[in-house]
Amino acid sequence: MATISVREVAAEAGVSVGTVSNVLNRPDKVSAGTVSRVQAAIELLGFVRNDAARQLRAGRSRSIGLVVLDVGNPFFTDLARGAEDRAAQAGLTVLLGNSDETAERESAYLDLFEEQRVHGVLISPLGDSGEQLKRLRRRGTPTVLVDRQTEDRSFSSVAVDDVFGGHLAASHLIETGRTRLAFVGGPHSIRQVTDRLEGARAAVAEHAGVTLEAIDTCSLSVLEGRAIGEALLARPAEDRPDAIFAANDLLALGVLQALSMLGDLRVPQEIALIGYDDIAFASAAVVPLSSIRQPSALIGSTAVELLLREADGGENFEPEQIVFQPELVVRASTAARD
Amino acid sequence: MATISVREVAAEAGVSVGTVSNVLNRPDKVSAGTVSRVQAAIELLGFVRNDAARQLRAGRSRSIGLVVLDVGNPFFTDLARGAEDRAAQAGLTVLLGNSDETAERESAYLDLFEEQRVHGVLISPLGDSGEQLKRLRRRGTPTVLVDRQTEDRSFSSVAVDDVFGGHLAASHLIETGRTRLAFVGGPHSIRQVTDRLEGARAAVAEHAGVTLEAIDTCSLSVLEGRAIGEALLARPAEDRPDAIFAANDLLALGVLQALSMLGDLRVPQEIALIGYDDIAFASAAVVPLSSIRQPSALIGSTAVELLLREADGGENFEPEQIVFQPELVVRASTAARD
DNA sequence: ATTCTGAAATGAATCGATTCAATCATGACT
DNA sequence: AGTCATGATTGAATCGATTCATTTCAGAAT
Repeated sequence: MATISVREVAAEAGVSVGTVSNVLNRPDKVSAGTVSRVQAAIELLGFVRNDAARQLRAGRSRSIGLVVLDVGNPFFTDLARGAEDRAAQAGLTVLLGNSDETAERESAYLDLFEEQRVHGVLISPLGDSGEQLKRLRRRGTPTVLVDRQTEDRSFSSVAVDDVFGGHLAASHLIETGRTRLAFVGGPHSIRQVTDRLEGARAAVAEHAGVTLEAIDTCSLSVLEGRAIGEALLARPAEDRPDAIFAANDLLALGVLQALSMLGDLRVPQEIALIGYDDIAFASAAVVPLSSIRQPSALIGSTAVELLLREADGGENFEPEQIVFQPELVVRASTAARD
Repeated sequence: MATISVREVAAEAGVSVGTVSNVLNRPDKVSAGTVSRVQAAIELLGFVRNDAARQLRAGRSRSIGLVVLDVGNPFFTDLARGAEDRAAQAGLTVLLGNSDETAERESAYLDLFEEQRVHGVLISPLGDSGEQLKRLRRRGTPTVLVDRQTEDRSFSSVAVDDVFGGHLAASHLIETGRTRLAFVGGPHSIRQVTDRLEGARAAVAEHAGVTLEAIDTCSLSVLEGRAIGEALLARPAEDRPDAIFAANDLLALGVLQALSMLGDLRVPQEIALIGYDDIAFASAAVVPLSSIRQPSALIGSTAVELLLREADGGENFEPEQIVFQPELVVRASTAARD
């Protein structure tokens, strides 16, 4: 199977390789007759552009890399979709990388994207991956942080105020009469987790007689949530919290599964439950789940927007930090006790 | 920002470009001293391999393309994860493309992957995208169909017996005493949908007095399911089915949302409901959802396995069709009426 | 008839990593 | 001392699309 390059096409059409390239990229610069002759040759030979060669010449690829914490989390697939749509408008493709909340995989994807000379990187970083990210952009790859506020003003970022979101969630639980709150989430290397916890702590501090227990998890998955739920059931009733704020909806749904299937700890009567992200499945849960909604698709598209701005900006580019406000969505899982 | 290539590294380390390449790819062929000198130079200059140049020389990229019907569907993200894991073992990356159940996007991704000279393509095709796929593989890109049985023996494929799955679901509904079934799903251009419907029809035909109504949808999403649920609520009670088999869990959860939130049609008392895929959220639903389970991650990893076999196979390669059997998972949503 | 203009087409040079035949160096062995 | 084998290193050629300075040519203007 001989591989067909512009050279073969040029020979077949009786023109030079430069002309073939022009037909491909600026057909208006080529006379109509030539265009159709070249196109016929392309059709006949089944020529397919070699993207590697294009990229090599161009210096940059036509895709942008997106590293998320968990592709299994609908919040991130929604975000990715928003990014994809915006990128498509600019003729770019999104490569989706899943760090799975581990530093090694995150780092591996960044290396991969840098080798691919991507147009830019969007990343929801684990911890303070600061050093690697700084190096990446210093070497010329535009980088935007998503779903993450940053003290480092040199990066553009699109985030949601997680401290505020945490405050919102905890305040809501307190207002519905709960006093012994528990925050379920982890690992603490994930900034979103610590921010949400911080917000919750602040809300608790504002009310006398309200306590907050922090229950650590090693990941933010349904499975992990189920384990926590089982652990709660195993406790003597008087040691149990009367409200749970889970760091995301997957955890919350896991906890809910455990409570409703294995035990008889009723939600919201005996224990209230609120999640975070407001994924599509939250409202269809055993007990429809209260949650903190984030504009996921908008975060993704805005991040691409900032990335393009940085890529085009040149010298006089100013990083921007955009922060959206989260929103409380109340459903049955945090209904007042009666 | 001068770009650093092997040439600069070679100059800095005082060796030839060939040696730098050897350090990168076969360090055992190079003396220890040279290796460390070159590595020091790489470190110092911040050299990053240009993947486009590698690929151009190699002729093939080191990633495989995966086109799925819907990234928002956990079934496909699970499948993708299985594929990723297996691919990683072989040193390959998976590029995830989302056809969103539209022929244009599917076709665009296939073109893109071909231009990228991917190692191979895994695709969950919409309809009989036959022509384009045949051309793709004829030109040398190994292609494996996933989640899809095919009459065309020239392709390798990994599938689950959807006809059997449909039969399983409908039989179960009938066995629990339901007689007026409805199948919710669409569009019919998606083969999985028609196969599941066919299986259900067969099961119904085996029992006298049982009817099956087909309710078409334009996509397989939660939103669409909710719309169908609302339409059902609007019907007079005597026109309603007493059991619903939804073509996938997203649809089923949508129907469930509508029924439980907007109306008072109780599941499973007045209407039974079963989905397909058994995604993680199914068991956490308002009414835990019965479903047909498919080994999603296994499908993904097996598909990569076949792909690699085809890529290495050369002339004497024989396509393989692997078919897994789905499994019925019974939960509350199809409990017997009492 | 001559010059000029603009459009169209040309093709060598380029991007950067890899490959492989050729060269070089070292030490072992006769 | 001379021959050989082994291992290390070299560097020109290659992959394929794009670019751009240059050439070609038809027609307009003088």
